[in-house]
Amino acid sequence: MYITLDLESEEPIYTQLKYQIIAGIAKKELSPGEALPSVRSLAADLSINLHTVNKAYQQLKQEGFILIHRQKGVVVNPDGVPKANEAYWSELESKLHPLIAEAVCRDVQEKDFLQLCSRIFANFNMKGDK
Amino acid sequence: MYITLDLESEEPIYTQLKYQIIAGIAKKELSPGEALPSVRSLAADLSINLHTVNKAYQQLKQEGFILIHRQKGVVVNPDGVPKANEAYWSELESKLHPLIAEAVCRDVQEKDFLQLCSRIFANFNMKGDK
DNA sequence: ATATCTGTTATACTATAAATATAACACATA
DNA sequence: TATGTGTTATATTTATAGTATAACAGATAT
Repeated sequence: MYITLDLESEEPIYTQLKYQIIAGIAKKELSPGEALPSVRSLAADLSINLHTVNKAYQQLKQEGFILIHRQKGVVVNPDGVPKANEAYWSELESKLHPLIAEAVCRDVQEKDFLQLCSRIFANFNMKGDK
Repeated sequence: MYITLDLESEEPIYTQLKYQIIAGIAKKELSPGEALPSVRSLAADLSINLHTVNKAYQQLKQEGFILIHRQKGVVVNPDGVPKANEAYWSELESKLHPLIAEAVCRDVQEKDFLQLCSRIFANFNMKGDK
């Protein structure tokens, strides 16, 4: 499970970190119950501050991706990530809305947009990976 | 063409404004060549600062949605919005990636994800609207 | 017992972005 | 000549991101 950060990006570091862990779970590189590095060791590995890692972990916990035991450490949620609910779908829609508005303006065909989505889905679902 | 802002949102005002104009173009509520309000009048209408409107306009100009004539004013790009190019597709993919990663984690089926996209597309393409 | 490792909490500081408030400028036009 | 364009320039306030230290409580291995 490699993590790469772009310190030049406008995307906050803790957000990049959050997403990469989510992507790791999606790709099954991280399994339910699997331990994640401590805030200190991960911060040291990435040469960033402990609090930046902690912020990412706190939000991942808040959203149900991980569990944090005060003394044991951090693990991927053993019960799996909570299934999509109404609030999730509503949020997803509001995130897709601007993307699709711009696509329509740029004359992107629905078919091509959906194809791109399918390709990204396929990328996450291929199980025979490294 | 109504514009509504949520001043409580974490989404910056200029970003909300940008998107609503893009959505207006996508829905054909704004036509190529159509004039947009001046920075001062729109700012006054929305009870926000002139510079906030200007920031949104500058970015919309940068991305090809509108043209700004120094003394005439602001108009929707008469030649239409520039078509999708390689850079656009690459950016779109990087915006979809995190959304689909989370969807996969939450056990969202590809079919359901694509259906939501289709529904949003349909919303922009219905021409008989108000 | 003692040292070490967890996450957690608390301050303090710097840097940057968002938003506002004024003011002035150059240019066109009524 | 006055007014309306966008533009530029400062300055200020507020919030967020990120870093730097330090300390605490609880578990664990030595």
